[in-house]
Amino acid sequence: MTASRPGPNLSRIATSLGVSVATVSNALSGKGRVSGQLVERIREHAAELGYVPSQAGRALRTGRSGVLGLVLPDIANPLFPKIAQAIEFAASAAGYGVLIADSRGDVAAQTEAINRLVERGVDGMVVIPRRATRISSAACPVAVIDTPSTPGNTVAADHWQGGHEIAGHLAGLGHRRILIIGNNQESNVQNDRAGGIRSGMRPGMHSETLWIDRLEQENGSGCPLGLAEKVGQGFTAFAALSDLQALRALTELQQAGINIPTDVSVTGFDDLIWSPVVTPSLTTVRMDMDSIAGIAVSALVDTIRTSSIREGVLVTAEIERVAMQLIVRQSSGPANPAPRTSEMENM
Amino acid sequence: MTASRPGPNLSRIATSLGVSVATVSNALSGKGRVSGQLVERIREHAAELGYVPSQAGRALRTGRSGVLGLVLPDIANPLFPKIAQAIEFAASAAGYGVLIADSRGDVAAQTEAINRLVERGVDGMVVIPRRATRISSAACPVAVIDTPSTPGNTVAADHWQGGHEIAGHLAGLGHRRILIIGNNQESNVQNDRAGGIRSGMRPGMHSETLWIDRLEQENGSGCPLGLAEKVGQGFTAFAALSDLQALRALTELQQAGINIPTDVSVTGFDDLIWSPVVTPSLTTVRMDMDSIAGIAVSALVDTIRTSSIREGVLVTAEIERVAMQLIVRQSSGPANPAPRTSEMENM
DNA sequence: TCACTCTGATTAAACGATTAATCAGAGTGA
DNA sequence: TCACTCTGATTAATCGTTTAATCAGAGTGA
Repeated sequence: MTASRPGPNLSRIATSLGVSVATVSNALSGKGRVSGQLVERIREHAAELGYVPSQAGRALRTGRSGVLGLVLPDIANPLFPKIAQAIEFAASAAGYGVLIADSRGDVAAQTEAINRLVERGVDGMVVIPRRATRISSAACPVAVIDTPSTPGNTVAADHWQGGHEIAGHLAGLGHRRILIIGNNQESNVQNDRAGGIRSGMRPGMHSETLWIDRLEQENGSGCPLGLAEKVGQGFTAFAALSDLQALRALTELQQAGINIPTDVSVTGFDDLIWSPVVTPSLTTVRMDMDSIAGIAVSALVDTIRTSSIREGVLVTAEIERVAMQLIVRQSSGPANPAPRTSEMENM
Repeated sequence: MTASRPGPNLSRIATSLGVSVATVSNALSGKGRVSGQLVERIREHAAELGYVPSQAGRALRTGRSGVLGLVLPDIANPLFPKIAQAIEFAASAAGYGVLIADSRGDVAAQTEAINRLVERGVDGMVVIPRRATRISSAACPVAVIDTPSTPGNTVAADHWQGGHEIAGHLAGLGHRRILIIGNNQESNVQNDRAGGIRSGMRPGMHSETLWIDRLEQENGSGCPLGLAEKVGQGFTAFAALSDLQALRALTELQQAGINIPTDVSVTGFDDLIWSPVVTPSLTTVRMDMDSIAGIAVSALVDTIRTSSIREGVLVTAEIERVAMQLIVRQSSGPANPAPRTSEMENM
């Protein structure tokens, strides 16, 4: 019944060359003392046979699986494709595989997902939390990608600076009244972005913040945001804390007959898939997910390599904030000097 | 140097209870012959110690890793979150982990990604190809999620029927001239959807198909689609083959001052994250990704269990098409009896 | 009583890689 | 010549689980 793998193993190479298994292992890993010529011969023959080391055998002996876990508690996060790609790329460059564990939003399910990963023997994990969650329970090194201002964060985009960029851009276009639109008041990321925007405003500028989660608690999910009314109140710029909210604002304004960017400007965050293709295309701020993933994974891998025994540590990296990049497109333009009067102004 | 895992293993349980390792193994797996009371005692003690079987040990012995691979060649596919969630959920319900391998679109990189998965010892993989790709090379069972009309497909949403639903919906609203908007003429999925729409039209109805990939090849990426002109030509419904294209159409039309759904209707496919929150919310067709993933994974797992030796087979399932569900929202409405004359009509 | 079956357990051999310990032999210096 | 080192290899144990083979003992029927 023992279903042996199809490929050759160390002992096959060894007997085939008339040497011992240990020598083959040493030759391939370059660790023990093997003569140069023999190393050459063994490597050649291994390549010829298409030898692939058994992860299972190696894992059993070394106690390392060569696999990292990726946990995304944030259900259906639209950044997921980019994140997963970046992490997988960085991990596979470091010789690791990536095991995913999506926990469908639930906090209990999240710990359960983390446990599943640990049971599968991951050597470490990358966690991207919505809110700062207790990760310390995990029995392996953990790298957290959240926001630089959150304690326990390993590396993240500098959301605060991203907000600064947006504010500077809008200020430069002459905007004075900015409506910040977020959808989750608990989110560290969104609060940092909003704080960055506020701190980047110049004297004389004014901002208000609209939290969609609050609004929807009162008026139901998918309710209108009442942005036309805000235009009537003199807001000329709508700075959403994510492209999803930017899109929501953009379409609601357009539907109300307000032109973008002629009448008002709309900006977002994250440069999500639709940002370049909507009309007008979205001015937004992009995070360098490749750099972030690279830093997180290499810090994680370093910790794994140095920590002799599997333990639950929060990984730290030398660089813990990565600058965001402003992408100016068509949804932002000069502030309309004479903001038009909305028919809803009397409300 | 041998970093032993922290948790207890079979032999610890065995010595602690004064029985043999084999008995413990048999008791926990329920396989050999162990007396009821002893099974009870062993299970109890194992639970008490928090015993977790070592995947590495098991994998080495059985030749099965308990891990499935998930391959998504389609770069940054916005369906990725749903797909990954559904697959991971189905897999973990069947006791499997999910290793991801995104190949960043490149075909060569895709085979390389598949090889990485095989080298990591996955027992099988789920592949979601953009175009039908040669998967037969893989050295393990493969389940393909593409479209029912594609040879080699294991299970997929019935994109043709989805198109039918859209056509029926629009016909019922009185639309007679439909513009189908796709972005990839090579895609099996999009061709099925378009075919379904056409076949679902009633006598007297007319359709044209706009392929964005072609248009962009001539006019550059992100170019306008010229939809206002199409409105002038009497088209009252724009049926996009994906919500991303629907969004592009929706915003372009809104920007041109055309009201949706009063003037024209717009529909999409896939019920992506933004569909419910844009204004007007998108009428679309949803695929039951949970069912599809469940069928794919269980077919895959069945094949893995029955095939004694690891081989490269294309998995087949009993149900190979899953109905799509029409979601009527606000972007579709009665056809405007007197289509307004666009200022671009003279073009 | 003997041969036989059945039950409930144990023994021991894998799976494939890593690695500490060992060893044969050559070279070296006193 | 003897003791010692160094090189290049081998031996053998180990990681934790599964499972075929074995075994002791009890029960059974002739």
